[in-house]
Amino acid sequence: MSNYEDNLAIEKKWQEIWEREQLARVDTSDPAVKGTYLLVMLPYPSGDRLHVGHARTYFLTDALHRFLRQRGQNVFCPMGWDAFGLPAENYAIQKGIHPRTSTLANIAAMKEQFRAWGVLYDWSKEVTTCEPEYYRWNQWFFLKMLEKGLAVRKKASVNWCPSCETVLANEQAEGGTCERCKSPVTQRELEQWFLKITDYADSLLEGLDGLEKWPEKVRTMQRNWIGRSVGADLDFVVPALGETVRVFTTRPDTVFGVTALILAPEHPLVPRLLAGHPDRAALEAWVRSVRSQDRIARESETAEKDGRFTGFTARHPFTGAEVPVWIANFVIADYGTAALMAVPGHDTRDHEFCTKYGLPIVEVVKRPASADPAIACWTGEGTMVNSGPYDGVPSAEAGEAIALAAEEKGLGGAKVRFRLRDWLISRQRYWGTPIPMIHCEKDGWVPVPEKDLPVILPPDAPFTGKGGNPLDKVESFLRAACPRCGGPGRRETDTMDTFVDSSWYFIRYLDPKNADRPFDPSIAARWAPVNQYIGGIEHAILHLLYARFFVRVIKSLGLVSFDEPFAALFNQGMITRRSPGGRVEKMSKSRGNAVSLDPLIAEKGADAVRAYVLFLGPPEKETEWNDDGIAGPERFLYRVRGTVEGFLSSGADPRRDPADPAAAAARRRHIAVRKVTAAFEAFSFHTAVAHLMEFSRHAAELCGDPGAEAGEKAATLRTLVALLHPVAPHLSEEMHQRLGGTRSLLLEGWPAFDPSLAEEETVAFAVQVSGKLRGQVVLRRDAGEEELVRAALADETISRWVTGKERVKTVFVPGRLLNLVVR
RNA sequence: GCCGGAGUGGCGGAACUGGCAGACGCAGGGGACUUAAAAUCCCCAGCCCCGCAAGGGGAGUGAGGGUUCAAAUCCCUCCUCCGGCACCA
Repeated sequence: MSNYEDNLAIEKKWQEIWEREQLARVDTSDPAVKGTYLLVMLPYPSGDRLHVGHARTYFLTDALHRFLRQRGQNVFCPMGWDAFGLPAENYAIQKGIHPRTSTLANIAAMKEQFRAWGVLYDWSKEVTTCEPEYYRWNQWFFLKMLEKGLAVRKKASVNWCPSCETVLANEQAEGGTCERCKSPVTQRELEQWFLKITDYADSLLEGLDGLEKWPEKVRTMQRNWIGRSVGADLDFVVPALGETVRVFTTRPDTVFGVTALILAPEHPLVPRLLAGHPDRAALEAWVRSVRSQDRIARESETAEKDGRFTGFTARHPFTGAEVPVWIANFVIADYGTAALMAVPGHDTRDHEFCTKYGLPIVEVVKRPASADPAIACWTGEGTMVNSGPYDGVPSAEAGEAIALAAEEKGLGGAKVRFRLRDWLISRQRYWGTPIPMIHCEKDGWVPVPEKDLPVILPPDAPFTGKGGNPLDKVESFLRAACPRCGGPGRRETDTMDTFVDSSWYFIRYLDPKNADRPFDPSIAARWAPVNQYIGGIEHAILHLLYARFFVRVIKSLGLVSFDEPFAALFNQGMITRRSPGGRVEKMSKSRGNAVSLDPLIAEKGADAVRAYVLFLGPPEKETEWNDDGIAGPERFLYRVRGTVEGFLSSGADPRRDPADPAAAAARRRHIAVRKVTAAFEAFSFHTAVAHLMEFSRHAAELCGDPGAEAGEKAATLRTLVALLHPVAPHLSEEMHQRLGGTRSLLLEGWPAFDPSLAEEETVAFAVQVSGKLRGQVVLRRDAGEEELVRAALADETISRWVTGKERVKTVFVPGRLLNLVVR
């Protein structure tokens, strides 16, 4: 009846029809057209073949896309390419192939894959971020941020590989060694461009409360990442230098317990503190060694606390006592003020440090009587002691009073600080958006005028992997006249972090060819924000946070009127599979457990693979791939096809309507529509497939029954193929056509159901005796309590549990259950 | 350590708002078709006990306790696994 070649021919046929008829195309520029914006995270065009672990997002999104279209919604679902990035550049270094060449080839290959999967996008809105038409607007946004003081240049410590002579992203320096050459990573101070995302810290935090259609998990992760802390700034004067060291503390109440002041090795005062020290050379060497340590290793909680006394003391802002000034490795340079007050009595880290170096420990918060006296360092609240005027006051109250007192003395005051750091966008890389700045000896950093955008990435650059950024060696790019004075200038060769590209691409999709502006605000007003965003949890923090920041900036430029880019977010779970080692792990090429997609599709067809991937399990959870499991969905699709073909070969008219709209078989049909619809609405694709399988069994049985009514048979099959479309689009279209359909199912409308018919007429009521199931009684759905009790007692297997006992209570749940409680 | 999430048959998983645990599949067993196999179709099937059988009974959703007529679902304590963050003053 059917074979794989035939399946593939059918799939190819419909892929061509969808493409030719441009069924996914939306005219976003037409003010009369409205709809739903469905977005899937744009992929990086990698050279590796995609495996089934990757495909889940796209199948999921496509099923939803088709479902919404069938329900009559005008869905905008675009696709594009996150085309800049390190892998292409590394490939150029290894193979000598230009990043642009490999990237464009990868894009073409992936596009071909998407086509073969039968996923539907509005390709007329395609965006490729490595094209000047796109990245010129990255540059434009950068200039706007510069004007607003949101793009700034400042020093930062970065991961540096001395062998590759390049900076590394944190994830490329994991474990303290370079991902590529395995040599130890050091830290370097470099002048870098930053975007001041911290200016929006409060807004980004508060905005999370309104994102009710985001997973709670992601919102929590972002909250922790932003890390708002309420406390106080306090000033300690170092009299010998005439300088003030400001510290931030979340526990101003413990200020009377301070026994040391500790600075990060990066603290600006450190050079002066060490300048006159008798052991200066050794101390400076120590500071250098700490600073060059890998940040991840240094900031790990398990790292040994290491410090040095500077020989200086600072004056306590409240007691006036002399407090020793130390430098220590565990004080983080870019959090707070890079300095802290050590309260060893009430902070475990300070306790560890002060114990190690023999510094005094003072108790200033009396723990409540209920607290465990064995705990050496009480970090909770309590009553103040040894704190002068604050003795006897509850610690929380004392904290506020002390912050206020500090403010009155001009020595600090209440303060809110964030863990969130500014976004470092400079990359010493070729394959990215050039930062549109020119350095002039006379005028310093001067922005490239808007009219001169885009600053084009020069096509030829030497990819040696040595000597840092290839752009540094492209003379024609480097040399540029200062836009201000016309004198000789040197172009910035750093390029932008690729997260810039993905921070606003979803708005560009709406108006991708606009040459005058990043997008037309009136189009954005109609279509943005995105109604439903789908992607991996791995982007829970950075990408989503940066995009939320960008949209706030874009709003401040008056181009959009909303704050949040993504109204609803869905994160699909990973697909796992047993590795050669026997462990169940995330599917990936490097773990050796990937199932490649293209051969599987070539063998089973895209529909079967789609149906199986959707059937695997709840889409938001991780789920295990089983190589044999695909047989189930395959048989299911085969059965659907066989049933339709069998029906047609009998010569029956597929367009007929049922003779009896309320017949038992019609009820089965209405029930199926109700269940499948509800499952799709709930993103429960796996149960939708399960319901479809059940319905297909019913359809096969009905059509195989010569006595069954032909109109109902036809209606059942028409319904089945329509409901099947989001799961198996090719087969459903083909069957729909053979059943007399004249246009795509995408245009035909979703089957309706009559609620009054979408229930079985009779119900098998569960009958319990004292909570234990003792039997079932089949009655009408709307049977009452008395009727059910009578029927239950008439049933011998049930009644023998009741006779001779006293009935103390009867619980009746309409349409479901009866519980006779006896004693 | 902190913050999320999860633990249900041999396996993936289902179960509305507390109301018949195991839907739908995989793997398994039996049968039909076939010279045979594959494919396909039909039937059986979570576990333990009693019974030749029809059938009957029991325990059971990570462990222990609780609330309730009724708990996978709610509450308490604990264990395990996965993900994220991790010296943030």
